[in-house]
Order: sequence, then structure tokens, then C-alpha cells
Amino acid sequence: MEKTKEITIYDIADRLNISVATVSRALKDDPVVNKKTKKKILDLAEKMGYRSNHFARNLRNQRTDTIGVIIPRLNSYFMSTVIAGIENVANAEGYNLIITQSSESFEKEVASAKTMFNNRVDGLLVSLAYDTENLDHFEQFSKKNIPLIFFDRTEDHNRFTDVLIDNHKAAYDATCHLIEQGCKRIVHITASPKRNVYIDRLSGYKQALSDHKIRFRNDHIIVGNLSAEAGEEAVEKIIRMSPLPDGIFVANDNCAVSCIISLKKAGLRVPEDIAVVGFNNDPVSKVVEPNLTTINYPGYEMGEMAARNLINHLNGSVPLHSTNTILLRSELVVRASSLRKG
Amino acid sequence: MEKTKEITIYDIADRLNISVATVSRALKDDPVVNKKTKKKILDLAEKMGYRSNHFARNLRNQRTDTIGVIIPRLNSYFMSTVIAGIENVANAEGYNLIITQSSESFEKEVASAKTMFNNRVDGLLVSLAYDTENLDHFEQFSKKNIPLIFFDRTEDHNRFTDVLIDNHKAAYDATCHLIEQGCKRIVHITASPKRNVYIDRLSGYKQALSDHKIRFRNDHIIVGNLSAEAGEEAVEKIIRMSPLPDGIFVANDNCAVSCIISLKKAGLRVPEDIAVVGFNNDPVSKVVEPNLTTINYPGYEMGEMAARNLINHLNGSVPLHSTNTILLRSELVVRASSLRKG
DNA sequence: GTGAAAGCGCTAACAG
DNA sequence: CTGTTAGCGCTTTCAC
Repeated sequence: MEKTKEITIYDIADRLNISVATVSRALKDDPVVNKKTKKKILDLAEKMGYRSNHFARNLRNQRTDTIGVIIPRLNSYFMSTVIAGIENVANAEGYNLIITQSSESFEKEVASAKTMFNNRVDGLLVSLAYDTENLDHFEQFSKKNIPLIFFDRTEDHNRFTDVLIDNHKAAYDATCHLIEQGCKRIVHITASPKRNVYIDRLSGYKQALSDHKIRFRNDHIIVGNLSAEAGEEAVEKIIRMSPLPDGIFVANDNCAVSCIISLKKAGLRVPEDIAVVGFNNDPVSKVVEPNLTTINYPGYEMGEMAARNLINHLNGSVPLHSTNTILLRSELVVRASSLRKG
Repeated sequence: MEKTKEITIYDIADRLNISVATVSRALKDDPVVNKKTKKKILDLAEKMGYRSNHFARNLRNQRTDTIGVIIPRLNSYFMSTVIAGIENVANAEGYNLIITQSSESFEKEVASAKTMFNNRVDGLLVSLAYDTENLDHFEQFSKKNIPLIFFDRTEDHNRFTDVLIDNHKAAYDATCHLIEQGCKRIVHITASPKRNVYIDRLSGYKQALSDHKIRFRNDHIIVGNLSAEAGEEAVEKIIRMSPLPDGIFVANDNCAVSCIISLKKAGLRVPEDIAVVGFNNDPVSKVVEPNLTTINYPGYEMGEMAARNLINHLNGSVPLHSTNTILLRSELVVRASSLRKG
């Protein structure tokens, strides 16, 4: 695995009989260097195949131009678009991304945080694992004033910035929509309310019921992991309920789609017997029949926003802790799976 | 953005009145260090919040423990699973990932390659952009003996390793299946055959026709970008063909699903009037009605395989250029969209 | 405008 | 088993 020798600024300096200081300056386009000298240096550097050594530079500069990203899983359309948004902004600003997946495990998240810390990322973007219960593993960043932004999945705190949608309101809107469509017995399928997103969606759901004088029933909450399998299991429970529910609000699209498929298999009509609303606006919502009513969740924008904000912190143009929560707009997208009127 | 001072091995050495060399050794768990000394060092390091400086280390070691990944886009289920596979192996082996998207643009891919080069990745995993026409931008890696592996999307060459499925055979199987189901006029929807995957799928399609004595017709090839929109446009063309085709083999699932939806809108029955087969086994293939027959494409395994292979090269346990092509198994998954018999 | 030189933090001879 | 020391390649004062 031997590599051919790297060209350094010393090689260039030698060949040109000038000092490394001048070469270093020329390479950074320092205006203090004589134009002709600069041109000579740049030309020779090109010709010799010089590339700057990031480590030497980082060692001096104490920065890495790297942003760390910790996400639960890279397996949803939503997360892909978030990453795409982050990548887009970060690359344009000359930052690299280091991405790790916590696989929804608190332990792996702690390990990831450590990796990021040791790699001295300049800043960190995090969407929390499902069962993360405290943020102690991020204290090290806050101690060193390394900016950290949570997106989508967060946790109560008052030290970092969050980029979110208003999950409470989105869930409220979704539930109200079902009620307006005539639903009176609405089941909510969600994940165990440890994470903000599920807590807030649940509270929005409850609020909508309460505002419409519908009594909240605990047995109308079905908790699972929001997978396709969870959807099937939930439907099994639902069809055994009496009286039969007439609406389902599911906290993500994949599970909602699975519910629709299972309901149909069970001989129920969607939306006539049971209306369904999902969450995320995954492309699959336009494939399932009937098409799924859902909440449009701006993943790409969320990624861009989180990255932009982080980089603003890094550039010092925005002081740390100046922003606490950035809310992105989301909206209900009504499709056939919930339309029982007009 | 001031950071609190970092602890270095010098600080530890000072406090313990020993040399930095010993500290350095202890930190790497060098067996040559006295056990008691080692324990003292490790304890103090922990207590002082020491973290090793990767740059200083890299500067010395000339390696980064970083693997670069260049992909066209992070927006498909397939690509997400590939990345998950790569990430899994890389993390387990102590490597970090730097990921960039070429956004299907040759220019961005060249820029990405340069970024990777300047970041001195130890190795590189690449899936080529759609319109990449030459591999000149990867020559720099090969010159420096930096191992480079292409996965999925590749290009003729004889210098790097490829990790692939047998696209020709998969397409052959898919087409034969349609023929066995009684299809005689099979349209193939694909992307412009610049990339191996599309070239090979086309050739598999042709071979299947020829083996069944069906004449190849140029107007049965519809070229687009395999998006959902491309699917709609393709169907518009198809329904104007006379005689009407009775089978469609689409080079990816998203587009195939869009075709099914459009065909149904046009009043055609799938599979009775037109049978459809896709490619990738994206989860959406089990949502569309009828469920989509497709090729199961092992993305996660492909990612793992590519990463594992690269790391073997890096560890020197496998000499560079020792393997040229790794073929992964793929298979036809028959579902309702193509079943016209039995 | 340019140069000399002191590190940034770590590792690996080499010497003891 | 431990210490001394010379760099890895670059940036940045401080002189000139």
C-alpha cells in the first residue's frame, strides 16, 4: 500500500528558491504576495500535483471543516431528503459530512457522539434515537462550545437549537380533518411517546378531540414501532374493537399505508368504513389506493435549514444559543383515504 | 467560538513526571509499558478529559481512517440500504465515512472526487453519476494506490474492483418471465444506456427476446430518466402503439409503479392487458396494486460487500487489483403485476 | 514583499 | 521499561 511521495510546500519552495512562507501565502491567495511570484507558485503547484495537507492545516488551525450528523436510521424517504438538504448546504460552504446511524439505539448514539467528538467535528446535527433518555453524551460539545443542532427528533433542553415542525399543530389539523369528515371514533397509532415528535402528535390529537367534545379513550391509542408490521398488528386490534373505529391517524406514512392494505384485506372500505391519515408525505402515499391523506413534512428544507443555521454559528455570524427553536411549515395534504364528504 | 484548552499528552506527561513517549505508548495500549504506569496514565487522561488529536496522528501516520463515498443521489430506498450496509461495516472497523452526492452530474462528481482526494480518504467507494463518460478524475487515486471500488453503477475499466449484480441475467430472467406469461410485445423502459446497469439490462432483454424468437423492435425501447413522470410519459406513448404491447419491463421500481398507476388510469388492466415487471424490490412494490413483480436487489449486502472489500485492501490483507468483479445474487420476485397464468 | 523559525500534538526510531 | 528527539506539513508572528 505504499504511496508515491506527496508534494509539499517545501518542494515548491525549493524549486523556486523561495521560502515556504511565501508559498503558503500564495496558496491561500494572500494579497500581500507579489503577483508574479504568486503565479509562478500556483503554476508549479499545479504542475507538480501539489495538494494541501488538511491535517497539517487542521493541526494548526484547530478546525476540521467537518460537520457531524447523527441520525437514527437512513432508511426513510424523509431522512434521505433531510440528508440531501444538509449535504447540499454543507458542500456549498466547503464543509464535509461525517454521518453515523444510531440504529435507534441509545448506546450506539453515545458511541457515535464520542466518535464525532474525537474527530473534532466543527459542529453537530442530531436527530435522536428512539429511546434516548438523556443528553449527557452531548455535554462534551456544549462544554467546548461546539455548536449542536437537533432536528426532527429532539428532547427537552435549553442549551441547543432545534429545527422542527409544529408536530402538535400538524396532528391537531390531521385529527380535526378526520372529525370534519364525520369521524367520531378515531384511533391514533404512534410510537411510544418518549420522543418529542410522538408526544406532540399525541397531544395535538387529544386537543382536537377535546375541542370537538369527543372524549379521549386510552384504548384508542395503539403504540408500536410504526413499521409495516406494526400497521398490520394495529389493524388486527382495531377490527376487533366494538364499536368499530371510523378513523385512524397514524404517526407515519409507512405504517399508515400498511394499515390501509390490512384494512382492505379485512374487507373494510377506506375511507367509507374507516378513514386514514398518515404523516410525512412519503411518495408511497400517492401509490397506495386510496391515496393517503398526510402531513407534508419538508425534509429537504429541514436539512438545509439545520445545516445553514449550524454554519452560521460556525462562522460566528450568529452567536451560540441565540436561536432556540426554528419551526418549519408543514401542512395537511388531503387525498382520498380520508375523504368521506363532497 | 473560543474553545477551552485541549489536554495533550504533554499535559499528562508533565503531571506525572514522565515522558510523552510513555504517555503515547500507554494510550495506544502498547504492551511494553509498565502496567501500573499505564493505569496511572489512563486514569489521569480520563480525569483530565483528554482526547487524542486525530490530525496530529494523521499527520504522522499518513492515514485518515476515513472512507469516501460518492453516490449519484441519496434518494432511493436502494441507495439508503447500500449506505446503511457500508456504514455498518466501516463503523465496526473504525472507519469514518465522508459522503457526497454527485446529483447525477459529471461535473459534481469530478468536484467530489477532488474533495475526497484532498481529504485524503484512505479508500473510496463510488457509484457513478448518470452521465459520467470517463474515469479520468479517478486516475489520481489509482496513481497513489488509493483503493477504489465501484458499486452498482460502473464503467468499463480494468483498474478497479466492481461490486455488482448480474444485470444482464436479471433482465434476461425478468423478460423470460414475461414471455412465459404469454407476453409477445414487450416494451422496455430504461435510462439512456450510458451506464453499465442500463446497457446490461437492455442486453438481457434483447437476449431473452432472441432466445424466444421474438423480433427486437427499436420502438419498444423507451428511454427516459426513470422517474415517476417518465413513467407517465412512457405510458402515454405505449397506449398509442398499435398493436398494443402486452408487457413492460421497467429498469426501476419507482417508474414501474408509476406505469401501473398510469395504465390503470388509462383504463387498462394490469396484468391482463399489460403485465409489468420492475427492478429493485423497493418496498413500494408491495404497495402498488397489483403488487409489482420485480428483481430483488440486495442493497444492504452490496454496501457491506463493497466496504468489506475496500477495508481488506486497506488492511493489506488483499493486494490491490486482486479482485476485479464481485457479483451478488439477485432474483426475480414474482407478484401479481405479471401473473397472467395459474 | 519576503524569510526565519517556532510551534500545532503525536509517533517512532534510537538510546539507555 | 522509559526518555530524547526529530520530524509529519502548515501557518503565523516577527524581522528585515
